Amino acid sequence: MTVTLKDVATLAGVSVKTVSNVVNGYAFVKPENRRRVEEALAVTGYRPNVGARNLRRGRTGFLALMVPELSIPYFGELAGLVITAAQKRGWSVLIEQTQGTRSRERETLSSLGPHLVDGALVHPEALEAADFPADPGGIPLVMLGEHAVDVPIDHVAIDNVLAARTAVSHLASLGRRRIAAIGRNPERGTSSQRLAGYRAALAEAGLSYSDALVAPAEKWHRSVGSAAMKSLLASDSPPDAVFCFNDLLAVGALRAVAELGLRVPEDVAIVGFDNNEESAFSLPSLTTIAPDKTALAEAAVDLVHRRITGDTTSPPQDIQTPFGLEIRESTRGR
Amino acid sequence: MTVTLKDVATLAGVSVKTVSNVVNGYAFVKPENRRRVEEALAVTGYRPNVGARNLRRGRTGFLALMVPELSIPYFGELAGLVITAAQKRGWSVLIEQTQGTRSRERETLSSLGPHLVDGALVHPEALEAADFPADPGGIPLVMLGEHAVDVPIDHVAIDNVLAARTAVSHLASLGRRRIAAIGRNPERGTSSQRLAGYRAALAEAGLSYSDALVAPAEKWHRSVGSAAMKSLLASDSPPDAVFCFNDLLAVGALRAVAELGLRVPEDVAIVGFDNNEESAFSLPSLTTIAPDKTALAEAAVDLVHRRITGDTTSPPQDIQTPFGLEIRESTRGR
DNA sequence: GGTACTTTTTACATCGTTGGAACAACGTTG
DNA sequence: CAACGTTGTTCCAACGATGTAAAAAGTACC
Repeated sequence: MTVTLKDVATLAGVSVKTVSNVVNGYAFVKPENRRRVEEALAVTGYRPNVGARNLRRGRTGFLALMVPELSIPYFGELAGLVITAAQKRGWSVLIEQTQGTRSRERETLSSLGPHLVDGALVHPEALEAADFPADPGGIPLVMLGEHAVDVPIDHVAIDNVLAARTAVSHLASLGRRRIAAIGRNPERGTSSQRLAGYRAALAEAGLSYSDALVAPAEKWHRSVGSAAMKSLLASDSPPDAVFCFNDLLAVGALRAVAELGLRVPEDVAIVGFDNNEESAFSLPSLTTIAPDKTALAEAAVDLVHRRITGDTTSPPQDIQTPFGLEIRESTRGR
Repeated sequence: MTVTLKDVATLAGVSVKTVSNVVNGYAFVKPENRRRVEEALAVTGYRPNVGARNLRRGRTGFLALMVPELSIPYFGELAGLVITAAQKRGWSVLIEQTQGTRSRERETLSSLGPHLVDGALVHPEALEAADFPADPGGIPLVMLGEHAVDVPIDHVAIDNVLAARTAVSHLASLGRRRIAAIGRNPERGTSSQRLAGYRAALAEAGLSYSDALVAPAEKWHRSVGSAAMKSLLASDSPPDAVFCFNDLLAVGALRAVAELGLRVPEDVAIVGFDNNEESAFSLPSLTTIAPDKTALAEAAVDLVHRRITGDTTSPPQDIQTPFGLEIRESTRGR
């Protein structure tokens, strides 16, 4: 059924190795033989057995990508870009979902054998320093997004503190004085970074911080954003602006405001984070922090590529990719 | 560096095969030896080399999933469910993106060697009958979503014609008389099926079909939906309802209506298709056809599993998974 | 103690590929 | 024409695992 090098060799009347040499572009093959081998290759429709090749070469040709859930737009978009970037360098991408739980993350991390994949890009959500094995399965690991803790591992992300500060400063510059935040979650590194940026911006604008204006969010989903917004608006002195830690929360918040009969941005201005594709089409469209996801994916794949192809000595990199503030109707109005 | 069976065997003082037997749960191993092997396994932290094992077993442990783009919510959600379903059966999933172009789809299809993956789930967009190799790389193939043409290949999808008819009947039942459609695209099988359902529902409701009410859409993206809606509303006798062939088009349409100062559903009722998570949170929320994506993913993985594990004789299956109509504000109002 | 049987372990070949060394063929050179 | 370097090819071992078959050890019975 399946064609192997041996079959091709028999047909072409040469040794297996010669065929292998032709397949791998080895220079010194007699033109006559090369021709015959190529013909035999074409006739049989030979395809290398990737597993066997990699067994021999000690490579797998696969890259793992660990994310919480593909159904979350940010991760769907990011995964798509990672796959594209990896493909350019000859890798196929294997996706593992963790649902953002620490146990699944730890499990996934420890299951990444060097035989399964050549390297891994991981986007942890709940992982802690102790969860990182000293030697993560013997393969290069690159972390995406925020790290909760200090681990000497390659890392690519935007400057979350600065990005959050930028978002909140924007709200302050519009004259908003009661700026709330939605998304506090002590178990997520990203949350504390964005919270830090939020506080920094408040301080900068001469506004005082109040716990009452910071709504927690276990999951950063739309429904949670909606509920959080409602409870903020139900307070005695409701906010006149909200910084949501991601776009899903913001979309939920938009909806909550509308359901209560208030207007965005007149009554409440809203800023999100991630620039999901849907955010440009919500009503009103959403002002948001726009990370350069392509740059992020490229940088991460590039880094893991460098590590895999030899660079094991240089110290862990910490790469920051650019972001922008996309100003739309939810703060600017129509 | 890497621990192999041999290392474990040396440490435990038994043969390689005995270790292999323990690892694979072979019954006849002396308790004493089993204990020592297990200890050695634990000490060394042995992990099987998947590549080598599969080389020997003739399996790869991978399943391919071919989709247009992960950044499209429907495919992100679907991919997530497929990965989960595959994982239950011990497979890892490899994702290939085609951008929905015929050339990339064909290329992907032909690159799926039996060594790379055990089977593949493909969601073609533009592929035609001729593109399907008689023997698709020697591995089981299951098609997801609509086939443009008749190919004797396993297939899992919802009844698109019926679903579209359901959506449009709903609009007609609300008393709408000028029901438009957005998404015509002769190169996509899905489009013609949904169009057929649309026409069937019109006929059933005693409404006449008019080409002027059917807007084409090359890509089924939000921006296209918005543009299409605007041009429909600019006509002499604008529609009072629109059936969009997917939720992205519908979200774009929602926005267009709002930008023109009209109201949904009072002036124009809108129905989408796919039930993307975002559709429950748009303003107004979107009435849409809700395919049971979990059932779809499960059925597809199950089918490819059956094919891989022996069932090669039974004729190509054509499985229909259930769907519902999710009625929300875009047709019902607040 | 020998035979027959079962349980347990081992040696060996094998999956499809590639690296390295050995070997063969060739034209050049002294 | 012998010695030599270059080019092209083949043979063999190896990657890490498992299936097969045969060997070894153990048990039961006569």
